[in-house]
Amino acid sequence: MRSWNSFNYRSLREKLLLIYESLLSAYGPQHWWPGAGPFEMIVGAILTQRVAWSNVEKAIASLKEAGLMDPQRLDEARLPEIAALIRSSVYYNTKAKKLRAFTRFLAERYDGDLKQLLHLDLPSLRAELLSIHGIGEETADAIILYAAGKPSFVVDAYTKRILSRLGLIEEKESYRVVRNLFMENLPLDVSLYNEYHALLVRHGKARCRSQAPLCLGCPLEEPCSFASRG
DNA sequence: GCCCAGGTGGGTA
DNA sequence: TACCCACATGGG
Repeated sequence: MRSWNSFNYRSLREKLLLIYESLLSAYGPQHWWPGAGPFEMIVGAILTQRVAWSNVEKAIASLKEAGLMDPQRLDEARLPEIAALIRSSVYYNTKAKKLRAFTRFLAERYDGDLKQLLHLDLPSLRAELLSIHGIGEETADAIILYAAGKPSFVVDAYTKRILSRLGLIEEKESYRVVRNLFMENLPLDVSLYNEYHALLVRHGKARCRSQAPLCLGCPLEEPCSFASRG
């Protein structure tokens, strides 16, 4: 295990690896999206936008129960029906349209064949996903990483908050810059990106809520690692 | 009753 | 580019 000693003098790569190792040591593997197929992961990635995962679980269960966890069936379902099923995911009307936008895109451009889409090379897949209404950078990268199994780092609000408190980025740094920070300093490794993102969310939920300065001094002012404290 | 959770798109200046 | 707003449930 690397040490937090002289954190400021370490290379970016060492800093990022140290943060990762500390999080993994504190929380253990997060096992995100175990057992879910690619389509369910994509649905989950859209439904979880700006919402706690607990809200999404019910929505996914409802879609499954209604037999709609399938690109073609979901594409044929009526929007009000979809909205009613995903009600717990908060912005249900908006998200029903987003799900429909994805299934329409898949039907029209890939004949409904999800495998074909996910087999595109990473830059092409990312560009395709970003062209779909309702899929922004974070959702696109989550789909690429968790559904397609390709190394695209997922940046979210927690990632920015934690990195800015560690002094690695400005608080309002752009998505692109933060993503590049990880991808240019860490190996292009799907398992690493998968776990790293999940751990940042785990840590963010536990300790970086709103403006609470819980992480501010954590690794920089005391050798506490990321383990729970007070 | 209040706050906020794994964003995105559209509008305005 | 940079900001503001709508979206609109459920758990603590």
